[in-house]
Amino acid sequence: MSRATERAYAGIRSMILSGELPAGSQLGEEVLAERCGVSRTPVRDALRRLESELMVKRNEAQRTFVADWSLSDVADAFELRAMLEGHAARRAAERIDESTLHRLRCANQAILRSVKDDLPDVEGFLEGNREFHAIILETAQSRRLASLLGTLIEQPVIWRTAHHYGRDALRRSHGEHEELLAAFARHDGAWAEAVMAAHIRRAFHAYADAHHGLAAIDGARQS
Amino acid sequence: MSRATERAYAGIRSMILSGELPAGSQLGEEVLAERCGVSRTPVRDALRRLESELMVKRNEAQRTFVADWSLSDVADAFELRAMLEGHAARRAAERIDESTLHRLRCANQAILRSVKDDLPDVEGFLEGNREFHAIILETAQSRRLASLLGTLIEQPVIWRTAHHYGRDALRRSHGEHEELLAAFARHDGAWAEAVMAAHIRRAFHAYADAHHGLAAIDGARQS
DNA sequence: CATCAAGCTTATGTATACAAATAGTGTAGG
DNA sequence: CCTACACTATTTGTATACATAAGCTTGATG
Repeated sequence: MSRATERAYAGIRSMILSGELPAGSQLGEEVLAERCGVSRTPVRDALRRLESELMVKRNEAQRTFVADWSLSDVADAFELRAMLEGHAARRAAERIDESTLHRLRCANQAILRSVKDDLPDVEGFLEGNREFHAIILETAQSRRLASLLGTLIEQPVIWRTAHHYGRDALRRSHGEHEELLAAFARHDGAWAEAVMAAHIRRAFHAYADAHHGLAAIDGARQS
Repeated sequence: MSRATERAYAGIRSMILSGELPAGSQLGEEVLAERCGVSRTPVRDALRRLESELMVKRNEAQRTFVADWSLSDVADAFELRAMLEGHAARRAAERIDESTLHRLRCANQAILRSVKDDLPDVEGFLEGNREFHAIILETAQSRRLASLLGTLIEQPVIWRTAHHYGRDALRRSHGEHEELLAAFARHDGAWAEAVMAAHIRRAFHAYADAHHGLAAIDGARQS
């Protein structure tokens, strides 16, 4: 993505994430263009992308608004991500070679370094985690799968979950990655898929606990 | 989508499908704009959409080209579609009510009318089929799932498969829909998911047989 | 007083001109 | 003759002006 479009995308995105643009508020192209210091053209491109990522939604008259994320929406996203990343893990386990396995081990060791202190380095964890999952997706060798997952894992609400993890939860995440590595080393696709699905479902419940309390979860699961 | 953008999208799409723009050929915005009778702006929008649908691809320098569909790409798309539509069928079975069930039965009866003659009405079959699957997706009640599947089922290469079906294959497709209806009537999500996955995997093999002959299939499955 | 319509305001869609970047080509130097 | 560099031509990115459509306000009429 080119300079102005990137700037508009990052700007709008951060305005949404920081709460500066609250859920449901209308996004006028002109206003956003001025606030981002670019013209409407790159703003339109950025909004198209944010729309495909479901960060914003459009009404029937083509007006755009900040999307509101109910718990069931988040549950939805995690459920799909568990299915698709599980599938990716299966394909990766069936295709992985020694050098890729080594890269994954290195990535997970970097994660371990981020969480071994009493005060964990959450940003470092996120970066390592992102790389770990990216390597798996790349190894799965499916452009379409990568394309579909791309719109899901870019959801900030999903990644920011880690900020609410405790040190133990971060270490458990590292441990689950170790189990994934074992499945990869044995080229056991079914094992890898199951571990990955469990890994992501655990992440959802960590999110739900942190954001909505235990009471709300069962309600969302039924909806 | 508005008038000019729609026109550009439909125009480029049909040029690709008809073979007028062969796989791998470069798509200059200016040329397309002239051929579609619109300016570059809506052409750019259309290309963005076609890119997200993987109908065209961009190189590192932002040049766009008609995507080339290898058999393994198609296998990929069908595999993901089997997984996601299977999931949709499961969710639909758990949520469906009587009136929606009735709508599905009507849609499948329309399909039956299209295929009961010796010379089947393929366009009518396609329309009924599209409606049948759309109702299921709607009943699954997951905006994200609908969004993900949207980019897959719009793939023309997938739908045009039916043009190569014989009368028997079209009737078998109708029969598989009937089995899905039985699973829906009993709210058996696992059954519905299995039937849908089988339904779509059969469709892939019908495609592969028609386009590449039996010999090529095993090769693609391994890649 | 309510309701509908007309025009006015605001937002998005489209076209076009210009800027920036990239690939292709030709020439000069080794 | 091959390579490397520079220039040109082509293509995409960005800004802006104008067109169109949707919503809102205001005023007139039943």
